[in-house]
Amino acid sequence: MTDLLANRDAWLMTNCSIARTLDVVGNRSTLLLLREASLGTRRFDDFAARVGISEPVAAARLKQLVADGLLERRPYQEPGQRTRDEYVLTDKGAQLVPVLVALRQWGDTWAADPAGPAVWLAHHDCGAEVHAVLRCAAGHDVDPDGLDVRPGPGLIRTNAE
Amino acid sequence: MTDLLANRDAWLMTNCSIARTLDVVGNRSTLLLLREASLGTRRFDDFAARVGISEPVAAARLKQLVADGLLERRPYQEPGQRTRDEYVLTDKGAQLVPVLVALRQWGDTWAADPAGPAVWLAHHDCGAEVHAVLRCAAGHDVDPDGLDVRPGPGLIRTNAE
DNA sequence: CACCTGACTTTGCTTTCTCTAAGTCAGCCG
DNA sequence: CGGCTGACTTAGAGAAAGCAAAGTCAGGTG
Repeated sequence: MTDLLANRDAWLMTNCSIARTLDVVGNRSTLLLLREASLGTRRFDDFAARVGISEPVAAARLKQLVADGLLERRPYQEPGQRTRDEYVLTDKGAQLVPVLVALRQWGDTWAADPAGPAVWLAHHDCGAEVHAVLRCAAGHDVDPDGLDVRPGPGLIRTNAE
Repeated sequence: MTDLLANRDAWLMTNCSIARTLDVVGNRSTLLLLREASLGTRRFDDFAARVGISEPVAAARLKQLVADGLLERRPYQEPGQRTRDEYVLTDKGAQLVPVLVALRQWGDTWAADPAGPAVWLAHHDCGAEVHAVLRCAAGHDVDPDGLDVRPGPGLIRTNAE
């Protein structure tokens, strides 16, 4: 990260996309519920139990996730069972999977049990391990310190020079 | 995400790397402080002001981030100024940048101001826009729904069959 | 048609987070 | 050597998030 830092005082980050994303998924239980949804959990009780949160919290978070459009609630029926509702990831929710993968790989590296991580992610088509990586539009791999911050159209500047 | 779902009830996710990561950075202010650190902010007051949190909170979170090894606190001196401490990302902290990039790009897509995002990230070497993408060890690009979950060495199974 | 189960909701309480306002402390500046 | 500034800390209070325990409700089973 280089350059433009001198002007950062003149910027108001009221339109920061990270902050806006965190307004939606910025707490532990929400992200863990999305983890479960991405792993295929669909039923209310399973969400609560697997995430390790109480039912009232699970109900509130799931409701919010549906309201935000990350999960869709839809009826389903197992053979011989009555109809129920299940929660499934929408496309909008699925696009948070890279966040989950990046969180997982940081934990694998820096916070895993000595025995190793509990699970790992394989590419469905070829079986190789999957990682979140940074890549530029020109196709280069990018290091975390190889990023430049550039002002975008939604940037609000203060009236300071 | 396919397969192995039938057995998920038999797994205890006590060693989930996502949960462990969220134990460290699982709240809004911590992630926003890391955003600032990754953008080059170094001084206490700037962190508090740019993230939009109060000084007591900034002090507590920064202290924790140093304790967790994501930031390093070290003395520095600007010419004609007295010595001070600055906070800079460690390697451990920098490895969370993909998480921040992934959060940013989700916000750019789903929660940006109509005018567009406030900033965008360019590859320092070539200027092209940078994204977080999923890629497998064999070099394939992976879709969010092209992931398989596989049990790892640290997985704890219950004694249920 | 009484019962059971899955899926929540309600209640009451505790913990955590965050804020404002004020206080502290250490160095260079004059 | 007194004041100013940057960098925090302390104190007090309100809001938000979480938990446990109990209650509700609807549909399928017997």
